[in-house]
Amino acid sequence: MNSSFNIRTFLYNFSKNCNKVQKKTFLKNEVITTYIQKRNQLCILLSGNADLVRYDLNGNRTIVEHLSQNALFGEVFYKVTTNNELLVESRTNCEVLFYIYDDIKNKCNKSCKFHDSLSEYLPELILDKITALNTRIELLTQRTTRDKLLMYFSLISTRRLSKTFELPLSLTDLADYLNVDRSAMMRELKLLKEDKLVDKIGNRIILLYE
Amino acid sequence: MNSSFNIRTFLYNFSKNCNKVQKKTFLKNEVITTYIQKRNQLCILLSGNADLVRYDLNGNRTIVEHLSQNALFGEVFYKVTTNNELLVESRTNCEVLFYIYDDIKNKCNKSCKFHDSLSEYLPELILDKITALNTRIELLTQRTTRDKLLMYFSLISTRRLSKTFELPLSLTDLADYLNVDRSAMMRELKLLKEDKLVDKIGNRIILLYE
DNA sequence: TTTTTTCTGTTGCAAAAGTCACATATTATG
DNA sequence: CATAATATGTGACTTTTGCAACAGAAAAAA
Repeated sequence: MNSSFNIRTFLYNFSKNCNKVQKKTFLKNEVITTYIQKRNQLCILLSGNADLVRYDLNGNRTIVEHLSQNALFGEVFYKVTTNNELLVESRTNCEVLFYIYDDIKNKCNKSCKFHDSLSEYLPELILDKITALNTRIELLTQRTTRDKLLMYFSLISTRRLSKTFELPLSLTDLADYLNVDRSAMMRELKLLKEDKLVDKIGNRIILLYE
Repeated sequence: MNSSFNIRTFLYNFSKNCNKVQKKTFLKNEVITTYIQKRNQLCILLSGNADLVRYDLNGNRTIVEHLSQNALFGEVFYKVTTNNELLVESRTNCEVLFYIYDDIKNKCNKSCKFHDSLSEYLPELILDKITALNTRIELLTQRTTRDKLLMYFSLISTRRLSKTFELPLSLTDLADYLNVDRSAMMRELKLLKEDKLVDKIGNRIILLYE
């Protein structure tokens, strides 16, 4: 990931030159931001992992999006239409850049290197984001829990170039991510093992088909 | 929607000046494009309505995204990872601009008005797209068919500023869009009527709550 | 280290959703 | 206009999923 490393470095260095941008750091399991209508915040995750999480009125938790290095988030991307709470929570230590979206159009001054490098890299970052959202939709539109699990495993497997890999999420979080009941997911996982399609040793998944 | 009208007009007029862009028109129910890995096509729907549709190996159809005026689509936004077929199908007559994404960075010439107006409007169009995708995810992460229906109705109702509105989709398409079985959805719709939460007269939905 | 908290794995039962099959209505099309 | 094709509406039945509850394992905190 050379290019993504560069993006981080550029934005990180140049953010010091721009007085409209704030950099903050977070420890594991902190609230990075809460989505607020009309504020129009745009954030970049410079390092670490975080989740965009929704809590509905019944207390159900959904992991709307899993965010990793260079991911974009903030309410610029999300019209808050319901009463649900939307939070971004850090999963590891994180570095985050914050600012308000209007600033992108109205540059802070003519020669702000931060804004220059941002406009250079934003298209790339945004395409990555859209691709991630489409992948998420493809996962969610699988009809059954079994299909969701198989597709999720297949995605990770492709990403790691291996039929064997560690799960990057706890099983509880995975259920929230796939939008299924945890115990129903556990049951389906057991059936997948019984059908010899998947094996699971501790945190490690082994795909047995093909 | 003044600004969206302007976007269309600008892109439409300037597209004639740029030899890297193709404009095509389609009748109702034609295939506008098929997603092909690595081609990196980017398309803009100048007018009309279309659906991005996925057919899986079992023949299940999913409406991945509903596209209306100024919507962006094409495989730039979508890493084709599975064997599923992805098609964009016109629902009404459509005008569409096509080109290959590399062209955006490598302008066709220094003073191409099309590329100028595209880079001006692209951020806005892209934010709209991301918002649409997030809305879709919010719909899909509703736990039950009833919740999906209520949320869908509420979205349309907000958009139309009215508790009464015509369904913009056939019920068959709506089921594919909400990713539920059609007859199960019909059953839930009947229950919603019985519970006096929603009424339905022909194609017209009336929200009865609040 | 001990205690507390969270995560994993499992069950029986209830509720929801999918399947199939068919009748009727509506819309296209020759 | 007649006919074909597609969409809507419904019911009986099966499968899948969600819920609640609990025990043991693992991880975090004291």
